[in-house]
Amino acid sequence: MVTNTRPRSAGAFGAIADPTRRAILDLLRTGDLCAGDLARQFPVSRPAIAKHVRILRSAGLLREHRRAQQRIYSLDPAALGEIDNWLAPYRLFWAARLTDLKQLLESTENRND
Amino acid sequence: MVTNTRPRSAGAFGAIADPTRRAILDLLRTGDLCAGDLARQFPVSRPAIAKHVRILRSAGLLREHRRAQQRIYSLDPAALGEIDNWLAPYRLFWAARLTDLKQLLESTENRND
DNA sequence: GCGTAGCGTAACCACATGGTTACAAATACC
DNA sequence: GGTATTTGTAACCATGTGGTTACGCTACGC
Repeated sequence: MVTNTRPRSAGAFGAIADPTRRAILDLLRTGDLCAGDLARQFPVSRPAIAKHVRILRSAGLLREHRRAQQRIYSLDPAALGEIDNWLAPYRLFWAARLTDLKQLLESTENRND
Repeated sequence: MVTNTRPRSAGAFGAIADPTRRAILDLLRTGDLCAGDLARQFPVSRPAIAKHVRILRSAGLLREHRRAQQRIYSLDPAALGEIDNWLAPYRLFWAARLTDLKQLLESTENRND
């Protein structure tokens, strides 16, 4: 019996379920942004973005630090590891991708040291 | 402007957002199951599972074939590639962080003992 | 000190979502 | 053919979710 204590405070899986939140993460990948600049990238209101940011933060995907009145948000993708881990056994199914990943990691190592 | 045509028919990201649906996929990873056997693994009603299965199927993650009155469900994890692809650039990110962390840890070890 | 810029929160609303029970359809069994 | 088994669908309900507008707080500029 898979007794399923539903966490109801989403976590990473819930956080990336929404396309707007994924777009926020994608944007932040290119550099930090303050709340206003972030919100200006989307066709929805600033409070709506604030709520998404709140969810992303509670999922541990965003860090916030303040500069003057601004709140600067930066990516903290470590929490995506949960998803990556869950995905891992399925990745066996499409083994061809594994070599891609290996190459990716190798090139990263090269770039990084 | 990230103009965000919300698909509202979930897709893989929405499909794996629910813990029950992830558990269904995990179960199916060990072998095919008919609807009844599947439902018996969970503390919710059979129709609830049927709805989850429907969502997983429309996300392309499950295949169904019939045997007598039974519907046998089998995993088709190819659609998880969408998630894997989205995750890829972040994997770079935390690979970079990991080496940063490694360096940090090494220098800390040196300082610390 | 005072106006203004930047931003989160509260209150509210429409609708999606996950669950339930009741029912109907298809297939095996005798 | 009649009955039991297996299963999806319909109808309904409570709650979650993403959006809005209105408001309040904090920090700079002068």
